Parts: sequence; structure tokens; C-alpha cells
Amino acid sequence: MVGCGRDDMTGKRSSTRGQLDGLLGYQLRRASAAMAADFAGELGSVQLRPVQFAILSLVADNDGISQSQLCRELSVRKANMVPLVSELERRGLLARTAAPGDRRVHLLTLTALAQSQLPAWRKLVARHETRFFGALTAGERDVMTRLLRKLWTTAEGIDGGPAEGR
Amino acid sequence: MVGCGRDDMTGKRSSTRGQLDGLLGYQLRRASAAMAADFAGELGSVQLRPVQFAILSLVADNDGISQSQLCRELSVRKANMVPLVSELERRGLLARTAAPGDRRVHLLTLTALAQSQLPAWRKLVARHETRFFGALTAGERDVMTRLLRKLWTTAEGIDGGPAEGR
DNA sequence: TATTGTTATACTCTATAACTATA
DNA sequence: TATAGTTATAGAGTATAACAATA
Repeated sequence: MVGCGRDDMTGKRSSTRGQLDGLLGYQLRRASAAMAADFAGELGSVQLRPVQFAILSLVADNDGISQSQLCRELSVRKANMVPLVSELERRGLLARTAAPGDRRVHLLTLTALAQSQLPAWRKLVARHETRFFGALTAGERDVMTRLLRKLWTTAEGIDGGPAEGR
Repeated sequence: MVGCGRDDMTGKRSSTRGQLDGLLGYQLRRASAAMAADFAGELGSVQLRPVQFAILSLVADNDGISQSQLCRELSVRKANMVPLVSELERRGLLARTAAPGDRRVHLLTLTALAQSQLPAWRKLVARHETRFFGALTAGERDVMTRLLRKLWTTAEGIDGGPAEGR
């Protein structure tokens, strides 16, 4: 009922995407995939994928955060976080230290190397964002940031609940 | 510089997501992941994943589309399309027929079974969309659909070009 | 030579279950 | 018993290279 593919005159994409094109979920998936590809193109030179950058950025802003806190913040299962953190540790970017009060907990901090490189990474990400989201106006970008955040926070608040250590 | 995590009073998500929270790409990734989870929850009963539904929906609206056309429409590499179409064929939902004029081409059509079930699948998808995007107003949903479509079409027009049979 | 479709392969992301060590 | 972290494993998405058949 919504949107009927108005780009039939471009020549390249001329088939009828029909009902699919009006689905918000479809557009969201396509946009996210394209964004990931662009991100990889920009940060491929420093070998950082979106999750890895998210981890490093979050640890930078929350020095000494535990691995499980990190899992909850990023909605990454603890079993999947292990190899991610391990690789960053192996590369000398992240340090795991046992918490003084609770020896089960691993506190995470950025190494001096990571701290020195973080500004450069953030510049690459900013460049990626500027280019990829350049088709939108500053106002549109702000609206979209707010709406997208509302979407996943609402969804995870409803059904994503305390499902495991996720 | 944008957004500083204003939800510190919720109790659950109290850490400083800091700069990460202001990144549009991060919000896009999180929203898309949450959407995929919700989609799986709704269409898990009929064993259809997002790509599979996209294929069936597109074939329904473009009867006799070729496999490579489908690849271009959905930006799925031909090598990855093979098992997707094969599985749908195995399940009796899709039929491959050799094109009369060009025997390299496989034309795709929905089977009678798929045609009979398509309305029900579309209802499930509609229900998923209504629930997942329910946090947004109708106006916000329309704006977002348009902006997201603009994003990936622009991006793939720039660098996604004719990269292989993608 | 170029295109369609295929196979084989690999890497990443995601998900579950079961284990350990601590509490 | 509950939590933090780990291991093992499996499914799905996505990428490349090389091939056969056809144009």
C-alpha cells in the first residue's frame, strides 16, 4: 500500500519491486547492509569491523567496564564476546584485568596503543558517516538517529529482555 | 559531538555509551539486528527468513524473473543465490525453468503452493512490521522508509557498481 | 570473450549447550 | 543457586575463485 518504486526511469533497476519496496523492514535491512559495506571499506585499512570499533569505543568511554556489562550494552552474547575481546587483546588493543572485589569479573581497559590510535579511528568513522549518510540533510540524520534508537531500545525492552547473558 | 545518552535514569542501561550513541551507523546496525530478530520470531512458524521472503515476494511481483536479475535486485551474489533458490525449490515453493531464447538463463516462478500461501506470509510480515515499528507514528514510518531507500540506493549507485554478478 | 549458473571454500555473526571458577 | 567467563558447535550471511554451459 505504500511506495511503488518510483525509480523505473533510472534504467538500471527497472523491475517491479512491488510490495517489497514498501516494507520498512526491507529498507532497513538493505540500508544496514550497505552501511556495513561502506564501513568495511573505510576501516578495512585498520582492520576494524563495526563490533570491534563499538567495543573499543565503549571501553574508551567506560574504562574498566566488565566483559558482561559490555555484552549487555551491545547485546552481544557472552559466548560471542570472548573471541572478540580475545582478538583485540591479542592485537595489543585491549587489556583484561581481574576485578579486585570479584575474581570472576574481567575488567577491560584500552592499552596505550589503542588510546593513541582511537582518535584516528574515530576520524575514519566520521569520514565514513559523512560520506555514507551524505545523501541526507543534517536534520534528516538527526531525526533518523533518534528514530532508530527508539526502535531497537523499544524492541529489546519488550522481548529481548534478560534472555541469557545477552 | 552528538547525543550523550540521556537514558541514565532507566536503571538497566546506565553506562555511558558516549560517542557511540551518536553514530547513525551504530543505530542503524542495532535497529536492523533487532528487526531481524523480530522478523524471525514472527515468520519462524513458516520457516521463512528475510531473504527468502524477499525472493518469494519479488518473484511473485515479477513472474519469470531470471536468477541473475534477482541477484541484481536484491544485491545477492550469484554464488550465494544458488543455495537460497535451491532450498525454496526443494520445498516446493519455487520452480526453475530454462529460458526459451537463452538456455543459460533460469526463469523463476512461484508454485501453486507458494501462490496460495503468499497472502498468509504477507499478513505475518505486516503484523511484524506493525508491531516492530509501532513505536513510530505513521508519518515517521513513511519518512524513514523513504530515507533508508535513498541511503542504500545512493550507496550502491556509487561504489556497489557492477561488482561481479552481485 | 562475456554471461548464467554452479561448486567449493572461508570468514563473520549469531545462537545454544555445557563447562569452570567464583560468589 | 546464581553469575562471569569460557569452550565447542552449528546455522546463516557474505565474500572470492574457479568451473561448465551457453551466448
